[in-house]
Amino acid sequence: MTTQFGKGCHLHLIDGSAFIFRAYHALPPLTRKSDGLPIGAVSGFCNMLQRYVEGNTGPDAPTHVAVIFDKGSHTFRNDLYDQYKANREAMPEDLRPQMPLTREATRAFNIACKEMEGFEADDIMATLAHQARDAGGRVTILSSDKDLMQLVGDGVEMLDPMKNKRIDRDGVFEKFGVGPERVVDVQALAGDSVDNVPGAPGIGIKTAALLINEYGDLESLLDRAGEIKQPKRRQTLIEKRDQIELSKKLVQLDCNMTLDFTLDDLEVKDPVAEDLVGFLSQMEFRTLTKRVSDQLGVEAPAINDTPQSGGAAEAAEEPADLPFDADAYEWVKDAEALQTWIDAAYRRGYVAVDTETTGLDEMRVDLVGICLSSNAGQACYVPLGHKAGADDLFGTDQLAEGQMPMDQALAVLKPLLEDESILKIGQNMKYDAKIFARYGIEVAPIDDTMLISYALHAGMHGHGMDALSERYLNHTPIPIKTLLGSGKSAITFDRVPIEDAVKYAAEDADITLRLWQKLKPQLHQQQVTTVYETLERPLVHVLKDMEMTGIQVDRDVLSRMSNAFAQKMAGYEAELYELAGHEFNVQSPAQVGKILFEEMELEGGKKTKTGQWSTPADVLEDLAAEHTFARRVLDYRQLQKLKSTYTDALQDHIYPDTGRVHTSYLQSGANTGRMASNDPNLQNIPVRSEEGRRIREAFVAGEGKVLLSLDYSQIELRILAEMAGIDALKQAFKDGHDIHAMTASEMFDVPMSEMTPEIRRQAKAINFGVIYGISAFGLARNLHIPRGEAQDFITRYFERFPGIRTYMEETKAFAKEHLYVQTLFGRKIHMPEINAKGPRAGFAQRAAINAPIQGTAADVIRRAMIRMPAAIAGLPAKMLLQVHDELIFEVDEAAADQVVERAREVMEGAAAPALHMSVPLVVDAGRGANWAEAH
DNA sequence: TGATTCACG
DNA sequence: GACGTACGTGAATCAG
Repeated sequence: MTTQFGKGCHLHLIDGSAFIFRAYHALPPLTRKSDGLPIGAVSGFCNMLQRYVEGNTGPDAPTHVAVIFDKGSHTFRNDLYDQYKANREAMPEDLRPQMPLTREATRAFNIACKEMEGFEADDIMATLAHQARDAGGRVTILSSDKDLMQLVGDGVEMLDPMKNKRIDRDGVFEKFGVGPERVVDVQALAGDSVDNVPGAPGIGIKTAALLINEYGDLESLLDRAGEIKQPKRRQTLIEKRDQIELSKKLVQLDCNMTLDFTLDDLEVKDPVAEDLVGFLSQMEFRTLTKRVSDQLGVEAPAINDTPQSGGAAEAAEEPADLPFDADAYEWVKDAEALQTWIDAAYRRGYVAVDTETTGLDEMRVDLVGICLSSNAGQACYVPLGHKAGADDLFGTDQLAEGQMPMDQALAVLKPLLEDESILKIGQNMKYDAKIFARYGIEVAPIDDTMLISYALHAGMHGHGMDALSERYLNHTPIPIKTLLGSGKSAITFDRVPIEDAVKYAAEDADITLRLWQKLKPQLHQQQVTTVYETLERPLVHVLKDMEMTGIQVDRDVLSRMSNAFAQKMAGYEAELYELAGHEFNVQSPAQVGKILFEEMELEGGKKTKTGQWSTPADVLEDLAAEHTFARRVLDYRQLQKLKSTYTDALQDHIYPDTGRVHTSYLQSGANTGRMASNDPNLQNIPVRSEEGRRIREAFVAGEGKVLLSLDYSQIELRILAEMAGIDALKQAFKDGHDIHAMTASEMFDVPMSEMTPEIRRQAKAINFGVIYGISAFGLARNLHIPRGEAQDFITRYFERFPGIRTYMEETKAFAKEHLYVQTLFGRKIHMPEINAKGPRAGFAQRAAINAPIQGTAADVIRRAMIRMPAAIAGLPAKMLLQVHDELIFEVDEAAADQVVERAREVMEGAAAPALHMSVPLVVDAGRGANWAEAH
C-alpha cells in the first residue's frame, strides 16, 4: 500500500556525502578484522543512520526519506567552468573503497538511496524539495551545507544533524545576511574557495549582503553598478560582471532535474531484519549488530572475525605487547614459501616491508634481501644477494645457499608491492621505494611509521626505528653493529650469514608493523590525520622522484675552482706564518686564538665553555680592520670552507655514469616541518659571497635545457602578517610595496621618498628578528649597536605594530598551556621545554614564536611540491631541488615559459583551498644555463 | 664523540 | 640582579 505524497507528508533528505565525511574524520581508521578492509567511515555512517532511525518517532517523524549521494566527479558545472572544484583534495586512499559500502548500508537500512550521473547530490535534493513543497508537503534537509540554504523557506527547513540545530529563514539570514531567495546572489558575489567559485574579488559575504540588500537583487546591482560610491568595488562589479554571472550559475542549484523515480518511491519502510543484521554482521560491527538485533527482536548472529586462513600460523592479531621471538622468524628459500607470505598480505590488506642492502647510498647499493610481516610476531626474510664465504679476503661472487633467484622473487612480489588495494608499511619508505624503483617496482600505496611519528610527535623525540621501538614497544632491536662490526673491519650486509640476517632483518619488519598498529590510530586522536595525509604521505613519492633524477654537476668547473682555492690558500698560509712569526695550524681555532689573544695580546677575546679561545667570524671581523692577521684568517677560512665542503666534496658525489648529483631529503629532518638535505646537502650551496656564488655555476642544465628557479618572495613575513593579522603589513604586501622600507618608514617616521639604504637595512634586521622571536641582545649583535639602542628599536616597533606583540604573547601562552604550537595547516610542533627555568626558557620561547611561521611556510611549499607533478605532467620538465622557499626545475628550453607559468600558479595558490590567505603569495622566477644564472 | 665554525633559508 | 640568547638545518675539522 502506498500513500500519494501530498499534504501532511514530511520528506527527509539526508546529505549522504556529509554523513560519510563526518564519519570518516570523526573515527580512527578502523579495519575489518578478518581481512583488513578499511571500514571506519562505514562504521560511523551506520551508527549515524541507526541513531537517525531511532530518533524518528512522534508526530514530526518523516513519512518519506532518502539518502542522496554525489556520483562521478564531472557535472554540468564543470562544463560551465573547468576550474570548478579544481583544487579539491583527492579522496583519501582508505576512504575510496568504503564508498560503495555506504550505499549498501543505506539499502540495508531499507532507506531509499539515490544518486545521478552528472549531478551533485545538492541538485537532486533541490529538485525533490521543490516537488515535495509543490505537492503541499513538508521537507527537512539533514545537512549543514551552506550551499543548500537557498532551498529553505515555505515548508523547507534544514537540520544540522551534528548540532541538532534547525535552520529556518532566520538561520539563513544569520549566515548570509539575506533571505533564502537571495542566497545565490550573495554566493555569486562572495564566491567560494572550497568549490573554487570565483565570485567578485575582494567581496565577502558581509559586503555582498550589504549590496544585495541595498539594490534588491544581483541583476539590479550589476545593472546599476555605476552608482556605487566605493571606486574599487564599483570597478570590480563592472569589470568582473561575466565572472559574477558565471558564479551565480555555479552556485544555483538545479531544482528541475528529470528524475527516474518519484516522491512516492521514497516512502519510509521498516528495515528488514535479515538484510540489516546481515549487512552489519558482515561488516563485523559487533556492538551495532547486537543493538539492532535486540531492537528488531532477532538473535544476533555470531561474528567470525578471525582472519581467514589455513592454519594456526594465522592466529588473531595479538596486542603489541606480544613478546619478540627471533626464532619465530622464517627464512624464505623458495617461491612456495614466499607465496604463503604474499597470501597473508592479501588477506590482511597490508604488509610491513623492509629491504636490506649493501650500504646506505640508495642510488648505488645492491639489494640483499626483503622482509615481510602482516601479523605482529610473524615475519620472514627473503635473502636474495648473500655471498658465500664471508672469510674470503678477495671476496667472491658465489651466492650463498638457500636463496631464491632475485628475478623470480621480484617477479612474484611486484604485483603485491604495486597493488593499489594493499598498503605497504615501512620505516622510512622512501629508502625502500628507491631501491625497489631501481629494480623496476613502483611501490604504492605506502604508509610510513617514521612520518606517522613525525606528524604526531615532532619536537618530542626522534623518529628512528630504534628509538620508536624502545619507546612504544619497550623492545631494543638487535643493533646492526653486532652483524656488520664497525670501523675498518665492518662488512656489508651481503656478507652476513643468512641465519643471523634472518633474525635481524625480519625483526625490523615485525617492529615496523607493530609500530604502525600502535601509532596509526593515534593520528586521529591527536588530530593530525590531515597533516599526515596531505603533507607527509603524498610527499614521499615526489621526493623519491626528485632524488632519483638528481642534478647535473660539471666536475671540471669544481676541479678548477678547487685548484684556484688551493693556490690562494697556500699564499695566505705563508703570510699568516710570517705575521705570527711561526708555523701553526690555521684551521685550529684554538691556535688562532692563542696567537691573537696571548702572543699578540689583543683585547676582546672570549673563551668557549671548554676553556679554548673562541674565534668566530664576527670577532675576527671586528679585529680585521686593524690587524691583517685576523683578515687573513677570515680569508683563509672562507676558502677552506668553500674548498672542503663544496668544490672538493661535491665532486665525490657525482655519479660517474650520469654526471649527476643525487641528494637525499630527510622529510622528518626539522621539527618545524622543513626538510633537511644531506649526502650532499644541496640546501646550503653558497650564494651570499661573490666567490661562493660561483660554485653554483657548476650546477648546470643538460643539453638544450635550462634550469628554472622559482622562489617565494618574503613568505615568512607574509605568513606572519597573516597569522598576526597586521593590516598595515597585509596592505603593503597587497600593494606590492617594499616591506622593509615600509617598516622603516613606519618606525622611524621617514617618508618613503627619503628612505636611505641604512635605515632600510635596520628595519630589515628587525623584520627578521621578529620572525626569530626578537631579543635586544640578538638584534644588537646583528646590527652592531648597543643593547639599549636595540631595545629602543624593539619598543618602537611594537608601538607601531602592537598586533605583533599580541601574537607573540598569545603564541607563548598557547605553548605553555598545551606544550605545543601549530602551523596554519594544523601541524603540531611540540615544545617540551617551554616551561623550563633558566636560559633554556628563552630558547624555547623564541622557538615557539618561530615554529608556526617557519612551519607554515614549510607546509605551503610542501603542498606546492605535492601538486607539482600533475601540474607539469606532459611537459618536458623535471623538479630537481627544494631549498626551503625555492624550487629548481630542469626543462627543455622551448617549454620554459609554460613551465614557469604552471609552476608559479601552483606555488602561489598552494595555501588554498585549505587556507584562504588574505595576503598574496608571490613567486619570483629566474632561468639560466646554470644555477647561478637561474637564481 | 663533542665542540667549533660556517654554508644556506 | 645575573644569566647568556636571535629561528631552522648539515658538514668539515680539531681535540681529547
